Amino acid sequence: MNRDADPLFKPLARDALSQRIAQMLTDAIVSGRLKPGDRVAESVIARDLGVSRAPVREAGRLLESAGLLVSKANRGFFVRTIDATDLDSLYELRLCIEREAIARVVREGRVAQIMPVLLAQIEEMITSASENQLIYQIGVDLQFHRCIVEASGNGRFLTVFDNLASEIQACTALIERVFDEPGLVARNHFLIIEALETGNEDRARAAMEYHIGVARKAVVGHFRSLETGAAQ
Amino acid sequence: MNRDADPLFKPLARDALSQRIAQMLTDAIVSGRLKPGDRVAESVIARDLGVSRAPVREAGRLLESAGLLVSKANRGFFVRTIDATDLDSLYELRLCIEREAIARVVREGRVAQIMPVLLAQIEEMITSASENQLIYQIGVDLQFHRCIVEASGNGRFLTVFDNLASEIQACTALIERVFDEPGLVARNHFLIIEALETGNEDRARAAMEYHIGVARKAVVGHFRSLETGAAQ
DNA sequence: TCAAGCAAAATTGTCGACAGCCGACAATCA
DNA sequence: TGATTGTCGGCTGTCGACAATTTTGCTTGA
Repeated sequence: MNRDADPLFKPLARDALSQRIAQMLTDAIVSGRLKPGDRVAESVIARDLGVSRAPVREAGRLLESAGLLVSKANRGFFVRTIDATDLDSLYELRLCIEREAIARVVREGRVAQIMPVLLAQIEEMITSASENQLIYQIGVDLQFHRCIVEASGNGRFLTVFDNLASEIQACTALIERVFDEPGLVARNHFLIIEALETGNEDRARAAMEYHIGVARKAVVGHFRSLETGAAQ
Repeated sequence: MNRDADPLFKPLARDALSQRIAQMLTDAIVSGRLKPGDRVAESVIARDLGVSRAPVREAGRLLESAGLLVSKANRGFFVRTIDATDLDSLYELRLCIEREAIARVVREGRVAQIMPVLLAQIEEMITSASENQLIYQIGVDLQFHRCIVEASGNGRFLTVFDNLASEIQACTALIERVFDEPGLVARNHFLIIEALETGNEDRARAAMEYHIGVARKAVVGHFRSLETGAAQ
């Protein structure tokens, strides 16, 4: 009779333990409490949390495949270090994905569908920028881009993007202040909105390329200066 | 040949367990001995191999992040099923990566450096095609493309490609014979060689786009016909 | 003082065990 | 007969334990 037309109860999340541990570690990394190169000993984490090492290990593997951790044989996990060159490669990959994604969004006529969400997120970015919540602002920024990638309809794009995003968030969280003028990032997103409104695939591509290019130059440049500055 | 030059005494005896199990499972999947949807119970594998479940579990997680397996909560691992739409997304992602990769190879003047290897691999493809070793031929094909991606100098491209490649290999291994004329694939690669020789970035991009497009149409088309044919 | 060597501590890789969860089948009821 | 409920076997999630390896810190000798 009345099938699951409206799921009264959502399936509750199981496997919560390793998932929750992974989320915890992710938060610690993207917020900068765990810094690149830091050791993440599964036995220590397990002791602290009062659980066995197995779920911690699972969480570590999860974050390893997400690119936040690396593991060395018999040495355990370490927060992934990333240099400017690698970061540049990351942004180049991101560009490839997002450029095609936004083109697909336009091509398949999904612009109107996501526009309200995009505008709301820009609003959120402006608010959090004025309140100086940099890490949160970066999160919203990435959510904005994720929306576009998701709407592209290519699930593989989304998978790669999600992996990218966590790494980029972790890196940018290390930077105190990239953009001197608060709210600049938020307003830069309007260029993408405008391009989307034209409904022109190539313009959308170009807008995304420009947009990501700006961030790429800023973030990678900052990292490169950090490296040469801290070079011993 | 005598391979004594290689480290006969394995420096990688540790943690090799989960690695070796992962390799074993990978082989089983890409060779088609394990088919999409098949259950991969860690306890069964562990019993068969005479090891505990822990390393099997690790291997499963590894292959999960590589996209060859999926895991369901409390049910364990299953060989990933893939439909034509998803496969098409996969090829679109592959296109994005390889198009930029080959452009970078040209731009950074690495053509001469990899040309001998590429030619040798085409030779190998022709040989194995005539001997009807389809699975091996697909492997060499992917190696050819991997060379280009590796030479691009963008490590992130390579990571994504490696994940892609195992999935594509697993899918194509399911197809008895995509290309009716043996050796056609091999000769198609000469188009890429020619484009590389011109040293023109855009021509290289176009060649790769065409090349992947051909495979994409053939493989995805084949899958789609399988689906509609086997629709229940 | 410092380097080398060695032993203790810490940490990972692997194992077997146990409880809870899932799907399948049998039993019950309308 | 058809649908719901109880039961069972198998499997996963998690745990504590042990062996192998790495790291640490101390001792020793020059």
